Amino acid sequence: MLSRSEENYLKAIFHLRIEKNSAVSTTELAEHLNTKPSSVTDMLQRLNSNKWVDYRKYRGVILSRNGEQAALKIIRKHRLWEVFLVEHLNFSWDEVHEVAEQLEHIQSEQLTSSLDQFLNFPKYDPHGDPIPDATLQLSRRTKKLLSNFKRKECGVCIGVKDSSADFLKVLDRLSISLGSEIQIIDIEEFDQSMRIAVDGQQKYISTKIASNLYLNPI
Amino acid sequence: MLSRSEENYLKAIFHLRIEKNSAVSTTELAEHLNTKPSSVTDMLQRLNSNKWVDYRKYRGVILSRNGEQAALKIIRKHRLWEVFLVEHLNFSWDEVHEVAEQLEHIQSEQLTSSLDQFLNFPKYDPHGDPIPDATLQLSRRTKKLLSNFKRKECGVCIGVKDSSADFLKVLDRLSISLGSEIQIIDIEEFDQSMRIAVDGQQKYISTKIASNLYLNPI
DNA sequence: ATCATTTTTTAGATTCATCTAAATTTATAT
DNA sequence: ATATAAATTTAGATGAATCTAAAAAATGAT
Ligand SMILES: [Mn+2]
Ligand SMILES: [Mn+2]
Ligand SMILES: [Mn+2]
Ligand SMILES: [Mn+2]
Repeated sequence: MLSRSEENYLKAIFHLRIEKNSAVSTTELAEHLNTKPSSVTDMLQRLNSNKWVDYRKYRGVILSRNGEQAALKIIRKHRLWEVFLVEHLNFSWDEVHEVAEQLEHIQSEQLTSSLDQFLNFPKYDPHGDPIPDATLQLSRRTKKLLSNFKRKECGVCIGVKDSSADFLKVLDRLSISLGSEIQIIDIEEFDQSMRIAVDGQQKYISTKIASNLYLNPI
Repeated sequence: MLSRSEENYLKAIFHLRIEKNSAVSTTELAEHLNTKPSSVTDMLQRLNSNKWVDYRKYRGVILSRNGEQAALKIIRKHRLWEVFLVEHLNFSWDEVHEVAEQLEHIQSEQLTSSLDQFLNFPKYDPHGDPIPDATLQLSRRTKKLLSNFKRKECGVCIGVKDSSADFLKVLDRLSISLGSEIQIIDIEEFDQSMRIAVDGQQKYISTKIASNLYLNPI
């Protein structure tokens, strides 16, 4: 059975791999996990010898089939718990992550599946990220960063790239949440900042904000 | 902050101390925690130096004020989660303990208090054990083992002494659950086995069963 | 192709939680 | 009171997960 630490490594490799699409490097992992490269090397050697990852000295690491399944199970639990916290325990979307980091390690198939049922088999978590179903399949949908939209284009907010509490609170202040309908009114040539309409209300937003918001184009 | 292992020790000392009412011995703890006496000694020395317990070489251990509060927090979480599992996720009372053993270690005041609220501030868990409230107070009620009842006496089932899955399943088969009204019809002199009426239905039960069932006398 | 820089790995140490085996203390039985 | 047994502690070892410092490999710039 995987230790908590091993689970965290697998999850980290999964996430970093998606962003990049090449093997994940020791340093990247170390930064993501707030640890030292030497510790990462150690752990990767262990995970490799237990066949959870495919790791080549100096060349980086990718998940094995088993490792990917394990990572998906953890992500499934993480996101289901986030839904539970928001929908039933009145957490806001910027408060759930830390607790879910703990809850994702609870080992009980029965718990995961009854929670899933209790929540009515949600497909997305409070940040718009897809929840692997019981067979670990992820649903996909077209999403485009707001920063890649052109003037006059329109979309529905369906996710965030940065899901840090800080960024989520900025969105709260702007009354932007999942489901908000956003239209680009104008783009400032100089700095690419945008004037947009959020459910009819006009707002100004920076490029940094725009490049962390996913929309589903209408 | 307490490690998971330290939390388990504190909880074990709390439970064993209640049963006995004298200091808890190294061997008892080792048996309860499925570990070796030498490991227990090690841990007790650490807990002692951090003031969680009062431990005297060869003389056993009791919880300090802090240690007791810490234990109560863990027990509070354990029992709240058990209520959640039974009332909302369709677990039966013999299935909850193992998962609650994991959930009790989740660290989040906010989680504990919103869960408490979500469950409507329950006072007892699915096994009839009292749940410490937000100020860590336990509610008390008079309970007497069925084995100490006399013929013709009556009571309502409010708890179990042995809450192992095996025993709980026996009760299920006898249709005995929390709230069942039980009257002693007859006691066999020879072996103290009993004929009782459970909500009107007559059953025979052994002394072993009778001595693990708590009733609130009517 | 060579050298300097960056990245990664190895070597060796540390802390926690556990173990076994040996030593010590306490309890008990005559 | 002594001796035997039982309980407990100490000593020394191990594995997981981490660290720092040093060595080795890869990168990339001239
Ligand atoms: Mn999260
Ligand atoms: Mn999320
Ligand atoms: Mn329990
Ligand atoms: Mn219980």
